[in-house]
Amino acid sequence: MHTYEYPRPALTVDCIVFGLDAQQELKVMLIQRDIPPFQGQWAIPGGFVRIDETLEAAALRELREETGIYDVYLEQLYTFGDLARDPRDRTVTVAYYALINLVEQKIKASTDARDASWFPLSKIPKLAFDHDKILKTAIARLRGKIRYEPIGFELLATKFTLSQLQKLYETVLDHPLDKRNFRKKILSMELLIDSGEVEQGVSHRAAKLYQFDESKYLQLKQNGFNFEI
Amino acid sequence: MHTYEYPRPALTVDCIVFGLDAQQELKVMLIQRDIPPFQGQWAIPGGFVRIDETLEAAALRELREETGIYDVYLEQLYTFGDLARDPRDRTVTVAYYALINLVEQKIKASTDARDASWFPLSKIPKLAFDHDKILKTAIARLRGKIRYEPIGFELLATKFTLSQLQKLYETVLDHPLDKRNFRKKILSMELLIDSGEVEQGVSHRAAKLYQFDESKYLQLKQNGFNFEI
DNA sequence: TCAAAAGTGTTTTATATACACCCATGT
DNA sequence: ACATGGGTGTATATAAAACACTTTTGA
Repeated sequence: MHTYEYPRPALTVDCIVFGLDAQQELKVMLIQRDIPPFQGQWAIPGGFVRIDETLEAAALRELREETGIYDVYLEQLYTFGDLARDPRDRTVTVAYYALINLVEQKIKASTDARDASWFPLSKIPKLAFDHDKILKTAIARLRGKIRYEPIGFELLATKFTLSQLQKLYETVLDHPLDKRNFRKKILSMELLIDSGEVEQGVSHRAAKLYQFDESKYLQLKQNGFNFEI
Repeated sequence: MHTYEYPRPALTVDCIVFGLDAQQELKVMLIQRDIPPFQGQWAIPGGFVRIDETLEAAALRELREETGIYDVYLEQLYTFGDLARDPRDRTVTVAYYALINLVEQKIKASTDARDASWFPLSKIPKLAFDHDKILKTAIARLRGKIRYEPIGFELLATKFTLSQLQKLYETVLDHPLDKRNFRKKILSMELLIDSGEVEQGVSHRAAKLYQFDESKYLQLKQNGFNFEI
């Protein structure tokens, strides 16, 4: 490692925000760019990493500034450094992805005079920069990870029904699951706490509400337990 | 995203190089630093990302310059951006890891007046910067990934015995495996080609040499096949 | 002939899959 | 009473785990 000064690439963070809405639909937050390049096109939220903040702090700050999101599951995804990904300047971006529940966390629809909105995964427009590639990477990560880490619960409300959990897995994995087998498997892990409550305002038999027992999971994990659906 | 110019963090790449030697021992390449900071301490190879090269190109260039390694399996690991990881300057590093076979690829023992050598995983000295943390992350990744992607073959010679393959898995996963069950499982995937040859120069029954059928694997993978040990 | 590792099958156990009906609730 | 999703168990098939002896080769 040398101390000789080369010109430095610009360094940004970008964040794919996945949100699950009241209809159990999985969406991604996009922001319409109001300045060139890619003016008018949709992009994922992000911005420059400041000299005195960590990467994760930068991602959290951008999320807060651009979307009003603060308490959120956040994980580093991948770092993208192709030469032409930003036409203005050589820019390397550290991409993160975030998972939130859209019912419990009310998000600003629009911020800082920018148009921010939620797009279902099936209706994503062409994105600015290499953000298509970043989104594709994030979807692949979510799909892979939800099967062996309990990150799905980050998308659900604190209390959820087994059907909601199953539907989430079906959406993310993109294939149907057998109801009885799914319940058998998830309940046999003994990581769900029966809250004693049931869902409200449905015109049929109300389902039990469960909570994920995170502290029990962390304990089991230390002893070599592997969450797996 | 703004065009206003903030001061930029320095951007480097660092690379954990795992190598498997003739004794089937897993080792990591370290370089002794000849300048401050951390002068005299061991570190993983790395250096600055140039303005006109991609991250992967930078990692490959550093590997070539510092260790003479060129044809190598390389994968991005994680990006580390803690504020104090380099005492001179704010430096963000994109870490990669590489897998090579030390018998087939002869590596310079020492380069550029630097002292480079191979350390068994059990005898790693205290490393410069946050390189301990990077190494720990790389080991965890290797351990996790070898179970569901056929990356172990990158560490073995082109032709290898089933015992060598098993021993590699035992080393990386750090627990013993049953010989008959291991063979049954790996052979049932039908991804190993019997080369017709046997190992040479052993003072006992010579084992068959196999090759990994990568093109068949890539085909199967496209059709949804999952490699798993 | 001895030492050292290669090679080989079967039984048992655990896990995954397939599958259909009654229940509770609100309209 | 009807429509809607909630909730439940068993039988079968598949995969994982446990386990020990014979074979080959060079020294």
